[in-house]
This record gives sequence, structure tokens and C-alpha cells, in this order.
Amino acid sequence: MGYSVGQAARFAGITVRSLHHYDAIGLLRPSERSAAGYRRYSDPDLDRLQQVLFYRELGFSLEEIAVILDDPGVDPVTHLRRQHELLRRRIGRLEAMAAAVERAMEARKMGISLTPQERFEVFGDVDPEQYAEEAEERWGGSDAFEQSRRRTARYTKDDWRAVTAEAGEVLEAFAAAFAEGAPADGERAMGVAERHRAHITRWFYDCTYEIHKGLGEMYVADPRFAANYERVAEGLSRYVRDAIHANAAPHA
Amino acid sequence: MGYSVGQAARFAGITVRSLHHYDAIGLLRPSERSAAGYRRYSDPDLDRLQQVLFYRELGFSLEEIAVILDDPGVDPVTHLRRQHELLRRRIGRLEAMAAAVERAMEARKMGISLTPQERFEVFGDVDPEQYAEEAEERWGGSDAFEQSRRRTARYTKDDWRAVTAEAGEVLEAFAAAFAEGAPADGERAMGVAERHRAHITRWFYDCTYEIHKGLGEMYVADPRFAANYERVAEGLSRYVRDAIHANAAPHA
DNA sequence: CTGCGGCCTCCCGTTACGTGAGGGTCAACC
DNA sequence: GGTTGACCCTCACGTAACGGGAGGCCGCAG
Repeated sequence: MGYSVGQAARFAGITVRSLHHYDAIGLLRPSERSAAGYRRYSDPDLDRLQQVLFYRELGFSLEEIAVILDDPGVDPVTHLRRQHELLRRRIGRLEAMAAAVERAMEARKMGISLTPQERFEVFGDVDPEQYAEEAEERWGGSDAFEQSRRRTARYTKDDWRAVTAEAGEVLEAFAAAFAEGAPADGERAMGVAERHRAHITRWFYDCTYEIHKGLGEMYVADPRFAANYERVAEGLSRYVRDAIHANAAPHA
Repeated sequence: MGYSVGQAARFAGITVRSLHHYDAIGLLRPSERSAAGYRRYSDPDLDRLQQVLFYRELGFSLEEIAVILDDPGVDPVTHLRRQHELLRRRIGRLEAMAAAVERAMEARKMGISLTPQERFEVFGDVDPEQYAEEAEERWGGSDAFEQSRRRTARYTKDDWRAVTAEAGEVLEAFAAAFAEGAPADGERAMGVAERHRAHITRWFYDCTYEIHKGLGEMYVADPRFAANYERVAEGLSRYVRDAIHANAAPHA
């Protein structure tokens, strides 16, 4: 009994060279050798091979696989449960990607273009606290704040430089439009408002038109923000708020 | 405007080295360089990067990705549709694997052990004629035949030697049990019958107990098969059929 | 006894990066 | 205004997981 390398390879749909490799690194040594030195794979060997291929399919390195399979505290049922869990996660991720693609098609049909950051979210961190899955529901309103905190935590000085530089550009654009008498509900001011919204979305959180309007109000109401605009020109904070509202109106 | 390598890398969740590499091989060259030679990635660059990562995630080589993305006959919508289709297929495959794991758990609970070949089926050929997806339904009854044809097509002479050798062993075991007066519905004969069933499953197709009983009948009814057994011992074909039936009975 | 298919062991090549080495850049802080 | 620290650059060698021969033994079929 036992199978040759070629037979084992054909069964598993892999190459003979791979089996040689697994033998060489000690991941899967055939339990026997013929008198002539031929590799002979037993049924348990094939079982192990199947496990190897399973974990390989899910992106584990051969070294990791060796550790997993040679872990002594491992009854086969636990293995199966773990595999099932891994598969479910991977499927979940791919479904999220599929949903993102669908959204992208939807957006394209409607003529909206996504910011690159929105698109990268799909691949994003699998969220370290993935175990508290229901956390999403609990956030509700403060979702934006959390998102902002998570993102900005990874920013470097260079990033912050870019943030402030970009914010400065937007501010200048608002000031210029204001100074030149462009109406707050005109195309120019609305364009700048949209740039502002993109700026927030890019660097902090997913800024919807609804949220954007809230921000506009805050820029007028909260003296700390208002001062930032009023310092440049008197009446600019209200101008900015109005531009934001005008820009958001068609998307209500 | 534009992002540095580090920023782009952080957005995409990859390393700076990867971006360097993509630049070096021409897969993704930043559209600009600063005076000091710093890479500057524009938003379209990030869009392309997202595409690259998408296809990479699905296992394409960087060279293939370059071909795909630089194909001029490629409106973005077609791209999205293709991506969606690729995702759906991959999800389907993973779901099949998950189902196989579930079956394995089920089998283990019931104390049945799968043949290695059954387990490898999961990974199996994505079926060259995957485009005719409804083919599965059409097969119906001749499923076993098709499976056998598909498998044996890849067998080498060595495989066939193993097949005939193993078949010979089973035949001898039947003959020995028969010669020594072991009852056809006894443990010994049933054990050999089970080995026979495993032999079929291993080398030809998924031989259920139902199918196995059909084979037993055929060994008696079809003179071509009967001769094979009768040549060894008179009455052996009927003995084999009875052993097969006895072995199948508990699994009805 | 010779061919042919399969097996063996080196051993170099390839892909997609990892990992420094050695050295500029640039806003910031003293 | 020099230094510090974070970031950037270009070589250039290292690594993982094999691919693909070269050169040679094994075993059966003709």
C-alpha cells in the first residue's frame, strides 16, 4: 500500500515539485521510502497533505502551517471548527468587497465619484476588536468620532502637515470667493464647500452632507471655530455655513 | 497636492517597499516626483493602486495585473462587473470548502471516516467547462460514470498498475474467505466488501452503498464480470454479491 | 537488452517582496 | 543656525515557495 509522489500529486492537484519541497522543509515527509529511495505516501500522509493545502489556500505560510499542524494540543474536531471559522471570516471579507464593488457600480451610475479613501476602506484593518462585533450597532451617532480617532491615531507629522496645508488651501479658497463677491449659493462657493467636505472625508471620517451641514452650523455657533474664519474676514464663518448648506441642498 | 509614499502606503495598508517595487516594475509609477526626487501619488494613482490590490487579493500575478489594467478596451464598468464576477466565484468556492468541512464534522460525529480522495474533491479542478454551469443538473444518474471518466483520464501506467494490483488483492481476499468457508454475511467477508467499495471510491467514483449493491448484482448478471470471479472459484461471484449486500444492509 | 515513463538528487531561476546600508531632505526645536 | 528626528532616496543582498531542467537510477514491456 501507499502512493508514489506522482499519484499523490495528481490526487491533490499539485506538482511533484511541491511535494519534494514539503518533504525538504519537513512539512510533509512521506512515512515510508521504498528500497530504491522512492517516496511512499500513506493515507494519513494524504490526510495531512489535505490539511496543508487547506491552510495554504487561506494564505498561511508553510512555516505557520507546520506550527499549526504539529501543535500537540489539537484534536481534529478543534481543527475543523477552526477551519470553518477561518472560512466564514474570509467569506465575510470577500462579501464586503463584493458589496463595495456593487456600491461603486451604483455610484458610477449616479455619477458620484468616491474618494480613494472610501474605496480603500474595503481592505481596511480587520478591526483588532473584531470579537466585539456588535460594537458597530452601539456606536450609532458617535460613529464619525470613532472613525476619526481610529484614523488619526496612525497619522505622522508629515500627515498632519498635509492636513493643515490642505485645510489652509480650502480656507484661502473660501476667503477669495468671499472677497470677490461670489454668492454663497453660487457654483464657485459650492465647489469650495465640496472640497471642504472631501477634505474631512479624506482625513477624518465619512462626512455626509447631513453631517457637513451640522459642521457648518458649528462653525458659526462655536466661537472657537468661528474665530478661525472671522480672523481672516468678518462674516466669513456665515458665508462658509451658507455655502455648505447650498452645496448640500441637492443631496437632501 | 499629492501624497508621499508613506501616506499612500498607510492609506492602502501596505508597505513602502511594495510601492517601490510597483514603481520599479512599472506597475504603478507615481504621476509626479518632487524636486528632491520624492514620489508624489495623485488621486488617480491611488485609484489604480486600489485596483492593483484588488486583483492581487484574488491571486493574480503583478504581471497579469499590469496587462489587465493597461488593456485599452476597458471601460471602468466592465472592470467592476468582472471584479464582481471574480468575487462571486471565489466566494462560491470557499462556501463549497466550508460545506465540506461541515460534512467532515458530521462524518466524524457519526464515526465515518472519509477517504482522502473524497476530501480532495473540495479543491478539485474548477472544471474546465465551468461556463456550462448547469451541466451538473443534467448529469443526474450517470454522475458516477462522468466522475470516473474524469479521474481515470489523468491516470498513468503506474496508476493503472496500482489499480490492478489493489483489485487483485481484494479479489484474493474474497477468494480466501470463500475458500475457508467464511459466511458471506460474516464480519470477514463484509470487511473485504468494504475494502472493495473503498477501492472503487478511491480510483473511480464515489461508490455509495446503493451503487455498490448494484455493482454486486452486475457481477452476477453480466457474464464478463462474472467470468472474472468464476475463473478463480466457482460460485465466487454470488458470494461477492452477497457479501456486498450484507455489508450495505446496516447503511440502508 | 533496450526503450520509456517515473523517480531520485542537486542546483540555478523567478516572483514579490523584506531588510538593512549609506546617504539626502526638511520642518522643527533649541 | 546647527542639530534632531521623521521621512525620503537608491543600491543590493536575503527569503519563501516553488519552477524547470540536468544527470542518473528503477523497473517493466517489447
